[in-house]
Amino acid sequence: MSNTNLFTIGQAAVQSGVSAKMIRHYEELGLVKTTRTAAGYRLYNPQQLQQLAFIRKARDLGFSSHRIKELMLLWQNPTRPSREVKQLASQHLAEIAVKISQLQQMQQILQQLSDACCGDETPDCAILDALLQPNNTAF
Amino acid sequence: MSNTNLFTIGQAAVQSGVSAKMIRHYEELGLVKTTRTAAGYRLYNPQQLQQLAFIRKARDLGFSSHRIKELMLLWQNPTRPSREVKQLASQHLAEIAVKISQLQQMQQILQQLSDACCGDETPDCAILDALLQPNNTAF
DNA sequence: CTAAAGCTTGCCATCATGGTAAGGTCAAGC
DNA sequence: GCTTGACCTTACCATGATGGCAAGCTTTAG
Repeated sequence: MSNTNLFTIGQAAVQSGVSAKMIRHYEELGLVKTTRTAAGYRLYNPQQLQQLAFIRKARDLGFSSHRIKELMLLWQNPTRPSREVKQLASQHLAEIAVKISQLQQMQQILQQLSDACCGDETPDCAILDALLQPNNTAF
Repeated sequence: MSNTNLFTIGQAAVQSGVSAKMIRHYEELGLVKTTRTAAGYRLYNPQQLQQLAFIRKARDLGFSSHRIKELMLLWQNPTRPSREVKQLASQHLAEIAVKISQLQQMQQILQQLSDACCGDETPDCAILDALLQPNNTAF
């Protein structure tokens, strides 16, 4: 336990930037395995810490747990074609682009409505008016 | 029941564009009340249909159920200051802006990595390399 | 009258994340 | 050696928006 190369889940959490809660969650999803002490405590070696850090970075890029798992499998596979990694990235990039444009749509419409609302003490409001319009075509 | 002004939940769903499931959900959250037949079937009058359509449009603009509820309260309040409506919109716009910029951050970084990955049959991959870098500062 | 379509409630699932509770373990100090 | 506090374990609940399914009741069309 005083092995300087093995860390408890709390230490691993600090080092990797992934909460202990999420480490257990990723383990359940099959992303990171771990060894246990006789008492059942999880222990992480440097390689597993690296896996956690990998997860952390992929998560920061918005990858889903599922895609992170696929990325890790490719990473572990020395004969991977980088084409497959790039393809995962492309799929994720496509999803990001969709989300961004949906948000920009909302932003644009709502900004227009907000600009048209005088925002004073009177009850007249262009925003509410728009939400009441029976035009189905979503603005 | 054949009253042309009253609609069952299925009909209300079609007319408002909100699924029956979600109509019940919004009812549970206190957004839309309804009358019931003796047998317990929900019935919607034109005013309630309008509320559902309102919800639908607000949802399309990305408002959370909670904010939609606030919007509806303001709508129902004839002495509302439009300032309050505009404020809700502004808060939502701010959240949208945050989400957009987070996504753009991810997009930018990931696009760079993707561009740097040759994406061929060799295992070398700039994306995996980046996920393995021990730099904490998130790219 | 019967069958189909539609309604009811309740429970489960997603996805990422956090909280809490009840209980076991380990390390440090007396 | 025993107590205490910090840390670990599992299991369950919650979020928010949405869908699915199942068992059972109602209405409607034929």
